[in-house]
Amino acid sequence: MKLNPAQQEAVEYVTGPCLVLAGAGSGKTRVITNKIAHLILNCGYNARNIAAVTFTNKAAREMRERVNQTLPKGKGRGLIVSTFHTLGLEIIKKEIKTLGIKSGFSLFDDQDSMALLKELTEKTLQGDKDKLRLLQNQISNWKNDLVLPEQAKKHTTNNDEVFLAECYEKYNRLLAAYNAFDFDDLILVPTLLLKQNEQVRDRWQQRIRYLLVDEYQDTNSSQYELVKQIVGRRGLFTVVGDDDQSIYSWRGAKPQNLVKLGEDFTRLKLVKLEDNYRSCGRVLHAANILIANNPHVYDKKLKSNMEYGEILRVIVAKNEENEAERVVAELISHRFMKKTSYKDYAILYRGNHQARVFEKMLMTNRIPYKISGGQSFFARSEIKDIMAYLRVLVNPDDDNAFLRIVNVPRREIGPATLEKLGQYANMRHISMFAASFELGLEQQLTGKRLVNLQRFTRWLVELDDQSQRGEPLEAVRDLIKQSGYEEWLYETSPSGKAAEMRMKNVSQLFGWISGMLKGDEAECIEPMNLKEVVTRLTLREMMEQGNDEDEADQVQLMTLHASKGLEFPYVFMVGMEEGLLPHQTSIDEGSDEEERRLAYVGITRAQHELIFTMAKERRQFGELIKTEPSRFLHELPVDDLDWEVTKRKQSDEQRKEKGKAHVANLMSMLNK
DNA sequence: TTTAATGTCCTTTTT
DNA sequence: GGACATTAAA
Repeated sequence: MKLNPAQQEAVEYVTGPCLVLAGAGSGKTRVITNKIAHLILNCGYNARNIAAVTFTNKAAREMRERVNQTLPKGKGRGLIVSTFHTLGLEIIKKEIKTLGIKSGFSLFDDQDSMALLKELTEKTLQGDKDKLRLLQNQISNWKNDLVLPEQAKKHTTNNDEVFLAECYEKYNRLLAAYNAFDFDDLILVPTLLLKQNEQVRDRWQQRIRYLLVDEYQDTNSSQYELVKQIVGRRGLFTVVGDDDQSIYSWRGAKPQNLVKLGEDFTRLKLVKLEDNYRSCGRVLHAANILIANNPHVYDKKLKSNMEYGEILRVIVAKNEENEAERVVAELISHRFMKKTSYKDYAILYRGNHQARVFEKMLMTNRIPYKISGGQSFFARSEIKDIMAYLRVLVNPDDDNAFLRIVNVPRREIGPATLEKLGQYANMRHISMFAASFELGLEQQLTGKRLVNLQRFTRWLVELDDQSQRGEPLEAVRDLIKQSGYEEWLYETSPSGKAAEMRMKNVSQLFGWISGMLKGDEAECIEPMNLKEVVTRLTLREMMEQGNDEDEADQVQLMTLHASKGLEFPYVFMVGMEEGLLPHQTSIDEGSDEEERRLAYVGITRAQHELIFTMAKERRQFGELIKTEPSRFLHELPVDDLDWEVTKRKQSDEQRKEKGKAHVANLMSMLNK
């Protein structure tokens, strides 16, 4: 397919800063990939001097794939396609000497950093969840705004702020002591480095001569600053964004960066993409009407290139279970009649917890499904355990990881022993691991306790030796085997089945590690060392390696946030209720604009048909709550909606039975 | 020191 | 209703 004039214009303007305002489904990824190809094939750029940056790993992966399709083989070698965070990680790794950091640092995810904060505020906040979240949020905001602890302390106006700033300072010091970074550091540290160190800045400006940024409306202040540092005065870059799809302001994204760009780069070229190639007219009409309720900086209206399409249905179910039942029944009969595949359907919801009911219903109907977005895999305790082992192996100073696994499985190293060890380590200003080898420790710990502890740390040293000797894979295998983790799982899990599942997860993790250590020549994936593997896994990159179910025929379940950038022929938007879709917290705060954009994102995912569902009552922490239809449903054009409301309870029951019979009937037909 | 029972929070959204 | 933590008992 040829590019339309606007897309063509966006691709061919390469002599200065360029902002592409790309509505949903207007082919922005096409513009980016074609522009990369244009730069390489027609403008004399070397691929290794171009970087394309996205926000999610999924998007980065997809973009790389599409670039490889567009480009002749081998021409894409050296091209950087990554997330902001991975780019930051690359910069840190390359500049590790300049930064004066030991190699093999740990990466703390949200849970790790929360655990750290909990620890250092034990006496003051005593585990107050609300306050802890506030603190974590504030620290994250500071980091996103490039504010260091010293500056944060200077600008305090009251005691609360002083407290927060002090925690921030302590938190950072603790991170440094563990030789660790958190996610925000991956942007903050490189940005400050580039800003302050001219040599480093030159080096990276030489390396990255043309920068492309996807989903620009999602950048926060430090990310924007990183962009500015990289493009420098040359200002050769393209950013693509859509203020109507800004749904991440809660994590510091500043859609105003779109406006700021015009102020900072006066030569900025603006290209609007308004032709939509994804959705039918009715879907776009609904989306346009809905989003018109929000204020706008740039006016933009999506135009469809397809027929008007089916009416948008609203299914009002009795409760959550019934909602899931109706969706699944609808899906089965629709698939049967239209001869479609499971993967053509997506179920989109506001919060991850909503997935559960649908998962159950799909499972009982033997429908293949895939839940994406939910970081459930890396949140599993067995995975966190193994990851902690690996982190200690790679960075023994990581006391947090050390504490997690020192007694998992049981090694008779109890709290009392660890307390003594911790005190000693603190006194000597060394890590607990290092402290376990010190002679002076013998005064604190008696025979058996010391033996148990040292047996463990010596074992770790052995494994590290093995890994250093060039047998990292064997070391990891031995680690899992010799720790007795599998046996421990079977002892402690509620059932043998559960233990089996958990061990399967461990094996899968091991499989990924093995793949990453070896690399993959066909896929142009370089072999990594163990340190790198561990940091990459914490960034949850390359997870999908080895289980290429890209083409698997599965119904897609995900949050509205996770659906951004994707498209599906048939979409169910479930839980369209006040308090859920405009989320209660946003109602309380009196601003529903971002929630409306979220609804807009969901609607514009649909290509052919879109069905909204809601439950009239919903269980919320054990209590039944009556619900109201989402305000967004009322904002949609009446003529395009078809409400299916069950009026009487009786008919509702009948409908349910009928639905069940229908499903059974269809299933038997399918099985023939 | 480990297990079982009771109690408490909770539900945004993600790198 | 369910994950997770703290408490009570063995």
